[in-house]
Amino acid sequence: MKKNVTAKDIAQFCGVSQATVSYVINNRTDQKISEETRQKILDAIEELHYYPNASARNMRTRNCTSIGIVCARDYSRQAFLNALTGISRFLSRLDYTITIFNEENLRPEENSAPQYVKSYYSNLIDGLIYISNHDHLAFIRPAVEHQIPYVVLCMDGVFSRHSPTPHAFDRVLEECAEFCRRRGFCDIRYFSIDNAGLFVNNKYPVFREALHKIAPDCQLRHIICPAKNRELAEMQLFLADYMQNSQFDLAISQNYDIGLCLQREILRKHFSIPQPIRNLFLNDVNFYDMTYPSVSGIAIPYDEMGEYAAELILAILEGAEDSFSYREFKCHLILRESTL
Amino acid sequence: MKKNVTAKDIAQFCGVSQATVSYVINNRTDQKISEETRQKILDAIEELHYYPNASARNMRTRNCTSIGIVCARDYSRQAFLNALTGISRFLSRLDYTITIFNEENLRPEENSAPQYVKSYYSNLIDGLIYISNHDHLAFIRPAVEHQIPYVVLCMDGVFSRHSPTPHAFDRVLEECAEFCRRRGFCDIRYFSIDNAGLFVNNKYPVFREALHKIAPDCQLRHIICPAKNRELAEMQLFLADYMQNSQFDLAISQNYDIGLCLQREILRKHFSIPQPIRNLFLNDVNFYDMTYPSVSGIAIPYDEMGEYAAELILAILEGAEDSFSYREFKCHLILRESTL
DNA sequence: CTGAAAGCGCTTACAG
DNA sequence: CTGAAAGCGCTTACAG
Repeated sequence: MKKNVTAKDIAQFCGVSQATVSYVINNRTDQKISEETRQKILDAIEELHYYPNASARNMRTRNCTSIGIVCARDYSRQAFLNALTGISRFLSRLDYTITIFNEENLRPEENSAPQYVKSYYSNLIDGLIYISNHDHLAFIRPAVEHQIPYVVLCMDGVFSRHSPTPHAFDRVLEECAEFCRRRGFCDIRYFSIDNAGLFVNNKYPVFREALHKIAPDCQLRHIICPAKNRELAEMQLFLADYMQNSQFDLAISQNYDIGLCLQREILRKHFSIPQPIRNLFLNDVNFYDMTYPSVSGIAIPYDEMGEYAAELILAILEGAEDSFSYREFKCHLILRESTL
Repeated sequence: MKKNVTAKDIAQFCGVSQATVSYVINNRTDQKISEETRQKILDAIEELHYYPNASARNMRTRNCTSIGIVCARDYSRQAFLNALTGISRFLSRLDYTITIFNEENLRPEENSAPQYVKSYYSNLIDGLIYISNHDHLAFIRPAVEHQIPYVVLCMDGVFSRHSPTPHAFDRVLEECAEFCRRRGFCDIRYFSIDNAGLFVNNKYPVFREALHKIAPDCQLRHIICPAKNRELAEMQLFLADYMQNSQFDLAISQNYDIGLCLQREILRKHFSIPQPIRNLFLNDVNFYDMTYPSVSGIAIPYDEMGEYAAELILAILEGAEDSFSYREFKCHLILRESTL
């Protein structure tokens, strides 16, 4: 059993009231406490190893001091971890706790609300950070319906219900289109995964538009690779078959798994740098610069986005979003050996 | 402001006492409640959207219904995520919450206890799951000192204070040694990262012993690659230099970053499959089978380990470890193109 | 079977 | 400047 030193103990020990102890703990400037009393209480806290009971405090203040994180099922684990790092850095400074919700645990048979809705009503979390992938609206619907404060983090940046829509990734797609123009890539194939009808993270329409504007002579084709549950074997089979008789300038994909499968087929046919078919991953993955050939990709500041998302959700919770200054993020195209 | 339906509201609505509501909510079998009353209460809960306040309950029962996860700084992100998946699957079924502690947030200047210790005393977490790397003892010291219930998850499996020490990874290292013997690899180099004095996840001694026993004729050398903060450039420089004039049979490494850098140097010199120098990563990483050449490695059941770790910590918290049946895990050597 | 009441450990008006 | 007291929303002996 844990020992249980309470504020009452501290008060008795110091010969003051519990209220005074509470004021000191919370650094209340609206209450005047003599420096002597303050120090005495602080010393007692130290000496008796007093830690305020969070449940009691939360109950009284009707806070939870915890933010929920819910990550889209198909989101890149990389993105999740990087965002988590930033979120955690910000929140732990303020003694906020992070509660992880695993969407995989959703039992779809039951058409019930996700677990985090229940957690919100049970006063376990004050608000949500969604790490979202493509269909943001469908993803955040439970929060909207139940009026749960939320913030969304995605490849384009971070947004709330009132903030402007971010476009960091859309911007970098223009940079990619410009790159194609400059390099004279005329025949481009864009590979997407069709996970049983779900097009994970599909930026094809945005890219097509950018390319059409910036390099109108470029030919672009959308190749859809079936891969139920992201099954590697299925992807490999499809790509091996497709690549057998295909020749083009540049392969583009959005996920490291299909990107690596493509890379495999390209190199297997004829290993060389520059590659016979160039390859560009539209994502940020940690091993891009370590493989051989190293792979061109996008740098996405997920870590900073996470920190900012945490800051924003807290502002919303404090009702201070009005005076919050929104921030845009920047993604960068990073060229490596796969597009030499 | 959130709406606040309380047990009292339900009681009034149904014309029963709060106690009865509480009994129904908690499925107390030691209290006899008429089926009629029970149903009436359940309906009211549904209708009024009542969710019990977790803080109030936790305060009363002196529980937290939350488990803290603390992950070693240098641990593979892969391992962390896979373990997290399993942990989350188990805990969310029991309405336990997961609280993530980020060791990076530790400010080492302050020689104070880690944040999770404070969280434990503040009744935010009931216990800890450590995801540990190499020096388990140093890592878990705060839990031992402060008598916080804990469980450790590592490459070898899962263990508690009272459980036997697991050896899943040690076992698979013997499998690797046996593989070396069978293939007649006589000149093996084992590459470790020296991160400013910290040897991340170093299994060299165990492997050496296994090799000595199983393939005594094999020559093994330990190559230590300096890489402060896992700086890629530093690693690359060292390896490029080292590999220039080196010839041997098999490269072994434990981390995907140094493993890929090695792979790079090997292939850069002469790309071929079979590789002029074989390469084996002693770890489990998601893209092993997607690169070209695909990379031989170890399958580690982190997901299952996580589920089991969650089960074990709950047993410990309930004081039921005595009757808990400990489980061993198995790792597997997976051979791919890099060792053809 | 059910209800009145105490108490978990805080914070916060309010009175002095 | 400080203290007595109410109350946050539960659970749990205890009495009936």
